Amino acid sequence: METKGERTRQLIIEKSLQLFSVKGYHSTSISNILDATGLTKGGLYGHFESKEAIWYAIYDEAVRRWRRVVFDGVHDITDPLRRIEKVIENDLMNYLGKDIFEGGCFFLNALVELSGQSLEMSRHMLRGFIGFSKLLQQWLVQAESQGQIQSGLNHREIANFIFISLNGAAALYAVTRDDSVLKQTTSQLHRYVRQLEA
Amino acid sequence: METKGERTRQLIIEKSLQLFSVKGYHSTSISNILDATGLTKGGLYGHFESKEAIWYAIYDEAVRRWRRVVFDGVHDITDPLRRIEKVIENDLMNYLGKDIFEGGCFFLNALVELSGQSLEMSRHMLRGFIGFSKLLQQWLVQAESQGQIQSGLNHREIANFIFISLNGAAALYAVTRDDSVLKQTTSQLHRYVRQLEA
DNA sequence: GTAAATATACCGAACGGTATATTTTTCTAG
DNA sequence: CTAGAAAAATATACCGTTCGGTATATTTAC
Repeated sequence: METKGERTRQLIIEKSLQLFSVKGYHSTSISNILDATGLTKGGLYGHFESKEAIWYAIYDEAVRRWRRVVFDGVHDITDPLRRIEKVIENDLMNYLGKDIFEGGCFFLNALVELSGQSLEMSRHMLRGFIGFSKLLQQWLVQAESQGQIQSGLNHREIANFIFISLNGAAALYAVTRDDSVLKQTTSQLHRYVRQLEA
Repeated sequence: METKGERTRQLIIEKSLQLFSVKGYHSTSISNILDATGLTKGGLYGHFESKEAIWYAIYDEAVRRWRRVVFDGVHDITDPLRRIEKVIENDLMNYLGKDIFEGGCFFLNALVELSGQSLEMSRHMLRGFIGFSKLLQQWLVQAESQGQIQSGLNHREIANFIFISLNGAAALYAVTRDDSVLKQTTSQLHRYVRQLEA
């Protein structure tokens, strides 16, 4: 059975994730978290030893949620190029567009804020990004070996470019809150992917 | 002749621009600015009424510097499509790559940090972004009327996509500090632009 | 000499974090 | 099924530091 402490820990993660998403890491105070959870300092520091520890727990949870949305229905698709297109669409329309995190993309926000501040935290995120890019690269290799795309393409470059565009869209969407940004980017990235075909 | 006060004001802008670029708005304290400039509070608040006022002054200065780099050599180019390519290259290789601002792209950093915080400040930046996108759109219209690109293309969508990719590259470059990110994005965006041609 | 520029000292509030007290759960023994 | 001890969870009070900002005194430039 789920113990009381575990439930509280989840509550802290849940509320902090919202706060960090909207306000960012530094501008979210421990007091904000206490207000949101209804806890006091004792209750919070019993579960996490520091604000940074909360962030790392939140990061893991955010990754889990992102994965759930972005890879939804992807494993059923055998065609590697269609997989890529599905991931793009999921990320833009179902992850960003459905406001999984209130303040836009948790990862982009955290990356930009922390890249000039905490080497450790930004490297932690970078590892995740590289992993995603590598997955896209694998699918591109597969697509090439099936003669689906032109041969001799730079897969790393293409994967990074897709990743970059997704993040750029997240930045612009965060400030505009305009769905057409997501639709346009989906459309343009599909155009880009199609143009890789043999 | 330049008065002492004006020189100090410039010094404040210069040093604050560096600090805001690297640490962001909220994490840069007035004390940081005082240390960097060698001033005391009296000296600083004599020139700016608040931290926010400093930011707005800095934003203007940042725009000036960005323009100087990004539009360098552009007005000599008559071909609209080549103009776009030149701007892309300038932004990636000469603006981002030359570390005009220490912490990466001042605008992206500020946008992401402030989009969840200050509606006023983020709208201020958004206006600038839209202006840039509109300029690209103009050149696309021109390119179309010259029969240089396919007709019937969505110019706003294309301009936004280029803008988005430039910002995404800024985000990834900020954390990786890897020049190849810039080179790859340049290469991929050129590929993208070329594919618009008639 | 006078005005602009800068320094000093201070404000209340908020920051992250800790040590300790108190309350709830949880588990065990009868 | 329950009493009660042990342990887990949470509350309270406090720490030193820093925050942005202001009022006033002093210095420097013109």
